[in-house]
Amino acid sequence: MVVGETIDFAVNISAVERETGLSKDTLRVWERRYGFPNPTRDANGERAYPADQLEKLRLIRRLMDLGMRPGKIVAAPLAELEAHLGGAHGGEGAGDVESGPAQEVLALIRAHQAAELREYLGMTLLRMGLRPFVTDVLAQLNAAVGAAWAQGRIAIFEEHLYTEQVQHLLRHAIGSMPQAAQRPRVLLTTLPGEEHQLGLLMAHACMAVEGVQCISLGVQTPAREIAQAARAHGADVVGVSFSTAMQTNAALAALTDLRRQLDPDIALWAGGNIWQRTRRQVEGVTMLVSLQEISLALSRWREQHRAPNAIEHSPLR
Amino acid sequence: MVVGETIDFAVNISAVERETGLSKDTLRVWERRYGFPNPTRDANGERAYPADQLEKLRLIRRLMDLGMRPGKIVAAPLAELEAHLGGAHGGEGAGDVESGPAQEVLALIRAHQAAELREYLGMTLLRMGLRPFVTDVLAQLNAAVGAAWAQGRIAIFEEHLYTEQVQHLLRHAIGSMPQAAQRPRVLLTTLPGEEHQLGLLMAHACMAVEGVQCISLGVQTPAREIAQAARAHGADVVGVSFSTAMQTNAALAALTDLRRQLDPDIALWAGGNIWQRTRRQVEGVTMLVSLQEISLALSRWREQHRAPNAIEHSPLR
DNA sequence: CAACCATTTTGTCCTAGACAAATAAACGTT
DNA sequence: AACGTTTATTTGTCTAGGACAAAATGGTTG
Repeated sequence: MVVGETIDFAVNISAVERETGLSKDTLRVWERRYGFPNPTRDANGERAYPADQLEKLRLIRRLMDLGMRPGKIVAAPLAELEAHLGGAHGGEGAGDVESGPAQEVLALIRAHQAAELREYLGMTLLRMGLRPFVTDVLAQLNAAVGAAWAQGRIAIFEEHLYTEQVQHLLRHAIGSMPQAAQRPRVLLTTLPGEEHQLGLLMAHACMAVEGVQCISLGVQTPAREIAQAARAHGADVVGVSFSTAMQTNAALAALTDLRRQLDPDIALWAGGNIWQRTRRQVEGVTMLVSLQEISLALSRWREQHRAPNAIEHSPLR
Repeated sequence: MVVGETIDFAVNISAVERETGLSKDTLRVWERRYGFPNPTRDANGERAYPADQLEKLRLIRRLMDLGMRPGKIVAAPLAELEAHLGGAHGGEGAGDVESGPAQEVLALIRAHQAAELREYLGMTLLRMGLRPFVTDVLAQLNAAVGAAWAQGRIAIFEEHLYTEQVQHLLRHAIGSMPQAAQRPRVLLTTLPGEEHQLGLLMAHACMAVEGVQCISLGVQTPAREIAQAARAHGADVVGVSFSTAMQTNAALAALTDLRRQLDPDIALWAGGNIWQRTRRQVEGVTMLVSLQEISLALSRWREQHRAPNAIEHSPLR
């Protein structure tokens, strides 16, 4: 209320890349092809993107994450895009995401009740049990919070607060479980460029309740390091997670590269609802769109690795 | 062992960017200026980097993190670079960081004993108590692990494993403490570009044991959002942490910006051993080089805010 | 309805020059 | 000898418009 009011600050291209996740090359080629963005130039002749264009780019990015194509939306007027977003929750499976817990949690977030939010989440976790809490409640909450953020109904710092509380809760829950000894042994991490931890923690929780030995390396491990780590830890499976913040192309390229470097007998599972956006597959990679698929993939793996082991062992005894 | 033996695979420029963290522009300009890297070209005329050049680039990157400059090392032969690395542990302040716990922990890390590492750390924490564990043991361990990584004595994935275990431990400890109700109320986060969480968690732990109300927003909160969050949560102090991975200038610029946007009556504390590198100060920002200084800063704050409160209250009763 | 082929869309890569910010070196002052 | 200021060098990022391969779309045929 005092000073320092932000009056239409213009930012350079690398800031836009950082904020929107659109590469510099893409931003330049859109300007050439569609006439948008249309940045002014600073004293040095370099692009300076005004705040409103950055905002529109964020919106475009959000719509592309929902499956729209640049040619249709980049040149379109702002009002049209906002209309798209309003009716964007696709006709089918969406339903009413902001029902029950989501509504309550969003209210707590908006009221900045950190302690109460944590308590509410913790109680729900205890009541439901870890697995349904993660696969049903958290999955739905994340979608609701993400949507609310994209539509500007909650601020970034409010989203951060939510994420932080959930992280604390999940880590606490995971840490309280005894270290499992069953196979498979799974190495969890994300590839460079993917800095979101939440998906990883949720996968960790889902696997831990199934008695899987999980080893997490946190975020942004280079492909070669993952391959080395998998060898060093004798992992059966490597699990990497992707958030919607990541570009689909970049994710696929990174996955292909990782698959090439990884020992062929180690399975590679890639999770995240990023795969809703494309039908493309990478050979030798199991793509898991939802958390439920984790237990399917697990039982499939155990099925495949049960028989050979039994055969190997019994005749030798 | 079947097929796909990795025989000198050549990778494209975006893979090199992903693996080394060197931007495409930088890779191209090095080629022009120093003659290295010197990638072959594929059928399409695009750069294809052989495995050995990628390896040398990784080494160069490590040396640059130790403070060397591209002009001196990019064109140098491989043998010379490896020699640099051997004698890189600076002559003075180093001392014997690898004593006691550090030695033991490094051994566990190198042996990939995740469970044992966690147990060892957990036991040490219980034996010493949270505060000395964080301010003494962890601080020393971080330095030792950082040094070992820079010298190539442990791999990136091993460093990741260590960080992950410590994070789990700290979050568990913090989550187990009752929510304090005392002043000050502190908002903790990092600024964009600083993605390391560990320093933040250590500060959180140190403050929590002193009965401070801590609210953490996780990493990379934009300055404007921090200012909003501080207002929304009625914070008395904003704490941001910086790791040595961050450029000193970028850190100072970001801090100045944050101070400008923050309400003047909210204190701003900036922690991290990054401040060892410079003597420059930012007006209105308290710089904390070590974790010990946190309790000093706290008692100073409480001292300053005790008297006015007491005076205000007593005459009215 | 599925599988194929042609067409359009789209992201990434290319070259080579330019410049400002960061850093080191040189110099003068206390 | 330690510190502050100016000058020189180093270094990363930006720009332009062209090119092309891979992906998605639309149409046609079995």
